[in-house]
Amino acid sequence: MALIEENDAQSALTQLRAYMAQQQLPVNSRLPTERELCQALGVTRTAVRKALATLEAEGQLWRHVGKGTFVGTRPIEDLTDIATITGRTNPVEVMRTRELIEPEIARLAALNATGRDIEEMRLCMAKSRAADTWRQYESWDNRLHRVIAESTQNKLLLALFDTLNSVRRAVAWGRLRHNKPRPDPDHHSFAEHEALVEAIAERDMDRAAQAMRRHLESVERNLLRRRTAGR
Amino acid sequence: MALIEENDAQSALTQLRAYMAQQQLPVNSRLPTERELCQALGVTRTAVRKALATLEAEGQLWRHVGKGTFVGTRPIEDLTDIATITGRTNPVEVMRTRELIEPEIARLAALNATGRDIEEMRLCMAKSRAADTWRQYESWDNRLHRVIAESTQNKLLLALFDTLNSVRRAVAWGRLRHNKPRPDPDHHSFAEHEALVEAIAERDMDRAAQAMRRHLESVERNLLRRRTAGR
DNA sequence: TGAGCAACCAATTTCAGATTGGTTGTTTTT
DNA sequence: AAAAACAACCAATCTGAAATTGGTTGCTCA
Repeated sequence: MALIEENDAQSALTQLRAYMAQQQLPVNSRLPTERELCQALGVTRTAVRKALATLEAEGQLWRHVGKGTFVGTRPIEDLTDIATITGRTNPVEVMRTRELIEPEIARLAALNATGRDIEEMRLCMAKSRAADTWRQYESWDNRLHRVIAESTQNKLLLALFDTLNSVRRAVAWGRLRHNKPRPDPDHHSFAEHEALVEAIAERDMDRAAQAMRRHLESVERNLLRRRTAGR
Repeated sequence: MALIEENDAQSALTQLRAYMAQQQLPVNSRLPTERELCQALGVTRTAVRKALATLEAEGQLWRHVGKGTFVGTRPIEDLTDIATITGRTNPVEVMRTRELIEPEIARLAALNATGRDIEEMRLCMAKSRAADTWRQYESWDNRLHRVIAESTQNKLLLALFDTLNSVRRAVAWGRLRHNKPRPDPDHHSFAEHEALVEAIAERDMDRAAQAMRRHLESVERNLLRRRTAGR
């Protein structure tokens, strides 16, 4: 009598459908555990799992080891807070991502930067040249890069830049030693910053992007050299 | 003999300064606990705390209950959460930012995507073509874009993409009506997706970036048309 | 062959206890 | 009387073991 008799898996599936339909279960609410469902429905765990698998394939629920079974669609993994990101990335990814995004920011900055923005970029350059310590230099360097991001006039892009920057600060490069107490007057960054800001001031988008790319590549080489050379 | 004798707090401060200077302590590294410093420096905890308070005021370290004392400046508060960003941006910025970042993601994907990644992209395309409703189509479209971001193998970049995506979903475009119940078989996105994934599969970075750019521009035109035409 | 079953696995949660910077009140020292 | 020393306590946080949960494997039985 195949028409009447159902196997346990079918039975469990039917009961579960009824359960989810009748109860008006809120989205994201947790279902009983598989082991509890076994007893409640009076079927084996294998049957319950088969039924749950069907419902999951239909997108009615999602499951996760250690968490449980939940109504609705699986939430997208939220990797968007700084701490989480920091825990999953590494310095190389940070550098690659900067090289990917900041040139495009520079390109847009060349299009949108105001005269005042460009003035502030030049101020940052002057201050970084006059820095007495590496810490001061880095502070003005950071500020310059942020002003460029601000000058895109795009708040969302700026927010992404800030996220990237926070991650960069949080990811430990370890202790990078400087062999001099302060940047040399001919430190590579000075000329590169100069070329970058000049390109932005002249509204040359391609050149601005390229200048930023070269600058970041130069920064990266410097970091690697300092690490591999043991100082 | 005030010139020679120092009180304990001064002594502790001096010793701590020397400790931090000599050891080349990496930024974000943790100092011994206050109670340990008491013993190490042979002074009372009150003195240690007074010295630490001075150093903290100077910005050389920061402290937090239950965590400890750390070298460097206190990590900045995370203003990069979705809600904050959403409140400060608008749909145009979202679109501009997508056009800025996603082509570069596609470019990197062409370099790093695995065979399995590309298989999944093609699955997304097939599913989106077979979609019965706009909601299903959009779900598979989203999935496709995310798989491309995943295929860069860069967790940080993926996180930025997710942030951008969350903001996009949160920023209201208003109710966009579709004049048909489901995407046409010749909906513009299908061919564009095809070209994009094809470029990635062929490892053609420039073409992948360009395909993504064209696709997003096409999407934008479509959105604008639907809005200005009142449907 | 397929379902039932038990044991096991790995991811996650949970919870108690330890740790840590911060605070308060009393005692000791100067 | 003022300041430092000291102890006890607090709340936030970390730590680690135990329990929980979905997923997997291998064996048994019909």
